[in-house]
Amino acid sequence: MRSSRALVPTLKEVPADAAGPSTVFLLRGGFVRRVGAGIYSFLPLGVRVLRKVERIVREELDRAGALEVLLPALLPAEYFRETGRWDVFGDTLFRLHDRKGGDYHLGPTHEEIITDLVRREVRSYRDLPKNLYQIQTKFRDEPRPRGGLLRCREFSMKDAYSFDADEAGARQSYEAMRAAYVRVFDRLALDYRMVAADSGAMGGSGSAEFQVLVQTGEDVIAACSACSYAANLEVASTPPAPPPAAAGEVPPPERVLTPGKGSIEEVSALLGASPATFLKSLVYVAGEGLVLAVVRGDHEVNEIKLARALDVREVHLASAAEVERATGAPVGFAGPVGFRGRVVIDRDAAAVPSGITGANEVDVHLRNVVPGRDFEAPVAELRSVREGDPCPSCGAPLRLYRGIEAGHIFLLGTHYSAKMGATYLDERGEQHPLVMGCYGIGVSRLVATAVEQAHDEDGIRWPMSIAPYEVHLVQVGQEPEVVAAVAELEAALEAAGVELLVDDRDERPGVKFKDADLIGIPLRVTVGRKALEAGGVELKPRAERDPKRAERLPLAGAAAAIAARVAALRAGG
RNA sequence: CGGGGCGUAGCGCAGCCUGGUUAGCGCACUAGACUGGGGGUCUAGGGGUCGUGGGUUCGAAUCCCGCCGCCCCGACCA
Repeated sequence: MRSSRALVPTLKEVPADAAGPSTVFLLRGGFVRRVGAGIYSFLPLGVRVLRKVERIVREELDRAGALEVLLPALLPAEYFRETGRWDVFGDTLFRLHDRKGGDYHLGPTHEEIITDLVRREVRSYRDLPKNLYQIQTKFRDEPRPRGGLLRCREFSMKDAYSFDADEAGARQSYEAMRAAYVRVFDRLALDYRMVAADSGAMGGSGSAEFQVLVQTGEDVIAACSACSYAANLEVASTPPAPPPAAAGEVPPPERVLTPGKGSIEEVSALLGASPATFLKSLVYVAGEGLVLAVVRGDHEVNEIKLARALDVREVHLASAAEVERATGAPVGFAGPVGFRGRVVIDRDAAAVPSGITGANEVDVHLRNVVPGRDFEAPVAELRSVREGDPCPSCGAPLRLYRGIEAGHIFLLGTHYSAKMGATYLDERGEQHPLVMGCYGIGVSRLVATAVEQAHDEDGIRWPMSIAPYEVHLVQVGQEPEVVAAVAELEAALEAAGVELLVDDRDERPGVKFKDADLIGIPLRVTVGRKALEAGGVELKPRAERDPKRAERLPLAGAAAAIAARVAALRAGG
């Protein structure tokens, strides 16, 4: 493709609302344009990247035995009503009506639709297992679209659904998908972790997220510095801290005045005590009632773990008014001693030999509080892991990273099939619900994710596997011998099957080089009078920052050498 | 949903507080000249319902009210 005929509208300046490197460079590089909040158009360059991601996903799913289908994006309400998700999805669902007033929505995910397809077409164990996937546009009215392409209201997603006769089969399907996902993410040249995740209210028995490690990620993941343990912070675990040295005989609790000092930081400064000796007490709304959750002063409550410990769906912090009603004191002075209501305590907090905590009285704290002696509470793991906490499987320090969830694999069990009557007959003619799994990859999100991970201050550095073109042939100058050399190279490279963008615009060299760096095609070949006089053309990988370190290739053998380099990079070199 | 902010040329912004010629600047765009290996210089141009509806006023981009859209932080997020 020649730039003179292409549509690659690069920008010097960035739209003010662009957040994060992926949005900035995809907009500036002419890959995408914003149409509305969380809604983007893909321009020719962006489409090429998107298609390459799709191709890799297709190849690996096909290799794993999955079958591609295409389900509609426009859906009648009846399917989601059948599983109750018409209500559960709430405002996240884009709803619309047809001319007759019927309820419709745009598909945010397709479990119901695929389950309906399979319950009609699959009757016998002989038809199993099946794994069906599609690459489809999904619609979710996100409460807050953000991060450009990272969280959109319309986005492209690959979703696959497996159907098996039993748990063991489903587990096999799940493992096959896990392996396929590893291949996909490896081919995309992403730095990622497969992490244990919260399986949430879906009731699944297995779940893993593919988290791409980037600074701007929305999720926090904990990964072991030594072994392969990795988990979303929501579920990451660590063994109980070793109990501190015994404090000997602890005197009875003592009231201390802490006027106006409600935070751990303030009170620890006032009393000259370490935050680790505090019993931080937070009032949560859990289901119907209020619960006091106690963690060490230097720890943070993990709401997912708390909800699990209490066996409720979710918890949230109580309002200031609720706190005051529950404790009789303003926020900052809650404590487990004398608290009228349910209390739970984290393992590490329960091991504090002599703690400081709120007295449920304004401007008063208690010291010398001994869990178990001065109050009783069930002990559970309630806190989030911190950087450096020991790994639950090997004990080495955990490291914390930010990540973007780009893939999720999930064993669903019979959640949908049972509700929707998707059953098969076994060898003995008995009817059983199909055992399902679902597997998503955020295709358009991956485009942005790759940029988040592969860029420098000048622009994108695409990996060869998803670069919009493989070689950027930059013509410098309009001299006849330059034009001829470019044409010759172009023909030879295209004949060799190299995907080529030829910058033949009548622009100054600086403009072309800046654009080339911005667009980020992995290899740049410069043809100009200077280079020709010096005996050939220049080859420079995008990753090489110093233009002086470009390689000189004699024009005669240049095409073959460049094609060989492309082949090496395609192979992951 | 709570808090904060922004809507002025394709993009980035100034002007608004303190109302008053023809609404400016940079980039981009068009034409020409020079220039020619890291976003060059000069000259001449084109391009605006100042988000929208109402109000105040002799007069509104500017003041007031409503609405819409968008961004950021938080809540939420199969």
